Amino acid sequence: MPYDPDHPPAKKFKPGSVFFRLDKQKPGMLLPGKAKATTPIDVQRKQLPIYQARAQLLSQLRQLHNAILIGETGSGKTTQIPQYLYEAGIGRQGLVAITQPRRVAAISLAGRVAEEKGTQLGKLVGYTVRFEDVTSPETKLKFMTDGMLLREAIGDPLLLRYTVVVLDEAHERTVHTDVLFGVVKTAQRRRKELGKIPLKVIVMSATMDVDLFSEYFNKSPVLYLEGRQHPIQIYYTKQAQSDYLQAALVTVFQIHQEAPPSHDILVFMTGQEEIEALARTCRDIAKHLPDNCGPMVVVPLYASLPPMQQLRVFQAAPKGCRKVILATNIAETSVTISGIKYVIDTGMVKAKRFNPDSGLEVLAVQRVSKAQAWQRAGRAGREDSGICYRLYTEQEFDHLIPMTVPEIQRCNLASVMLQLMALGIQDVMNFDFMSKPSPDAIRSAVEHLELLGAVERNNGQVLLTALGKKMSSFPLEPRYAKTILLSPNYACSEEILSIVSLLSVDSVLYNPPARREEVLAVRKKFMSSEGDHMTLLGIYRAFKKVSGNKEWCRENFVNSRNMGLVKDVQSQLREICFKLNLKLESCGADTGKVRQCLAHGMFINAAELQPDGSYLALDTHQSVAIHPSSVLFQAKPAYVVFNELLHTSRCYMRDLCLVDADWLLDAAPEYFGRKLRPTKS
DNA sequence: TTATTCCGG
Repeated sequence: MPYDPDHPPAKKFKPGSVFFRLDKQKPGMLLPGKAKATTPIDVQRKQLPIYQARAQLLSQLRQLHNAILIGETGSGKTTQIPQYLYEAGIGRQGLVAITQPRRVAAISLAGRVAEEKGTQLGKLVGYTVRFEDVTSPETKLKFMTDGMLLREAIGDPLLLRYTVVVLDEAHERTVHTDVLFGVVKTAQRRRKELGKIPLKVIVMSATMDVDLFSEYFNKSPVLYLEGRQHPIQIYYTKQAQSDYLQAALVTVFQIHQEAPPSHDILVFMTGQEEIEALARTCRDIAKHLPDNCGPMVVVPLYASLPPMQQLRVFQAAPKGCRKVILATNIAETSVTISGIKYVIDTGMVKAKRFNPDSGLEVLAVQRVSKAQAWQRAGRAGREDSGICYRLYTEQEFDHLIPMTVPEIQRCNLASVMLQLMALGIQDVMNFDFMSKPSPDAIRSAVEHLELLGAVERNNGQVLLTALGKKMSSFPLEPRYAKTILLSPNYACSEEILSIVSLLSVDSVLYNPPARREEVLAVRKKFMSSEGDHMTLLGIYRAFKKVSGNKEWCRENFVNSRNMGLVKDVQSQLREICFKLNLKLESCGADTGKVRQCLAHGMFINAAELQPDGSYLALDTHQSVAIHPSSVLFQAKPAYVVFNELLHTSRCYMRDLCLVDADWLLDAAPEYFGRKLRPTKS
């Protein structure tokens, strides 16, 4: 194993954080070798590791109905397999779908493959993601998000347009991929029973979970692909660290003192606040370093950062200056930065868990899984050998869980269950998941849908109602879909469409912590005493009035990209409303109508002010508090509905709307029964 | 007394 003796950064480490060297490698840690731009494309394709296996792969894939394909990034599997299939005439009677967990991946892969085939994107090779369909009747190779294929399945559960479905990045185990596993398996079986053209399913993954995948898909064969790899040196701390932030700080400057300045550092941390704080400390210290130390540029990276600032991670630091990137797990998969030589892994991540009993989502810092730790390490040296410092001991590493718990076991299942029923799955309670969610989680999701009127029970069977069928046609959380469907009754569908769109994208409000006072001052003019929904609606209207002026957005701390998305979502929802013959109208100044509609649609998320000034969630009888980001934070309304409950430092309601107790009672008289106090109005 | 990991339709 090559080891560069020129900079052994572990040696001079401060007491308490001494690393030792370890020659342990992730089995098959592979990295892409960039082909030279001048090399003709067909030559480039033949240089990929997978090319050696082409003939063998094709003879296998021709026969098999299911295959698990294991190979790391750089093997070329995602771009080549679809082309090999096409070139060999496999599945020519229909389309080949290749799914990706992320939009950008689907789009850029389609672009790359179209280029390799020398065709215009959207002809032979196309892609489909939300808001964008770049395909035509000629399209045979279709890249798409997994969520998009799932949407299509609602209209065509047997996926009859497709002869091959390739589920890529399966190891990420997104909810959508996990549901698709069951959908394609069912489609495969049903097509066989009905004598239709068979459906081939190819699951592609980066190591891990191999047995689970194979077992699930009828003991399907596993094909291994070699890739290119650069060695990554792993260091562990000698002793457990009580303060991973302090350890990260020390490690950054340890490397900074010893490594050539062109070697960039990527630090994995848990969240915005932590990142901004460490960034400040690093910059302060960097100012007072001895002369033999070069300068340092510190770049934060997290999802809520405005796009312009996110781009800074791709800019090379000036010559002689080191780039240090402080990132959340966004840098594990979504953002790939070249030139990283060092990774520092705090071993921690912020993640959401869901408690079906309380209906509570808990957002908490926790340890990463082994798979995640390897993923982070792999970000060092994508072009060359790299080094990864783990701020924990090897013993601690050994005790990490092997795999991140699949999202399907950590989330609210209401929309998943609704989708399964819309797909015509008979027995949703016993759906064939690869990793089953807890029966409690499934039961609580079905109960939620029952309260919304989306499903009803008949002889122990759970059936989709006509309302539920309509709800499933919206790409929304069931309660939002329900609220839209109720809105014509309150003559405020235009307002509700805007509000639901605003709530279903990432926050349109930009809150840089450093400019807190300014933000508060600017927000004041939009604050509505009726709550956050009406406040957001007001901001959206103001945004439209200035036609999305960027300058206006900056002055008002509004995230213009997310605002743009709101418009896209709204027009998509509007189209669905047209198809459902829903009356679209505005209630004008009568905003009470909007709140009444929200109360009706969101009655499950209601809370009541208690005599001691705290709030009680009426559904679960949890004690909850108003989130400080709410415009109602200082107010004490008697009744509110809220969008979500999130447990961070306390159990907070986020995005609140002031409502009357009567409205809640009207919405669900039997549900509330005596839950409510005598009304005041 | 006061705070939002990350995707996706």
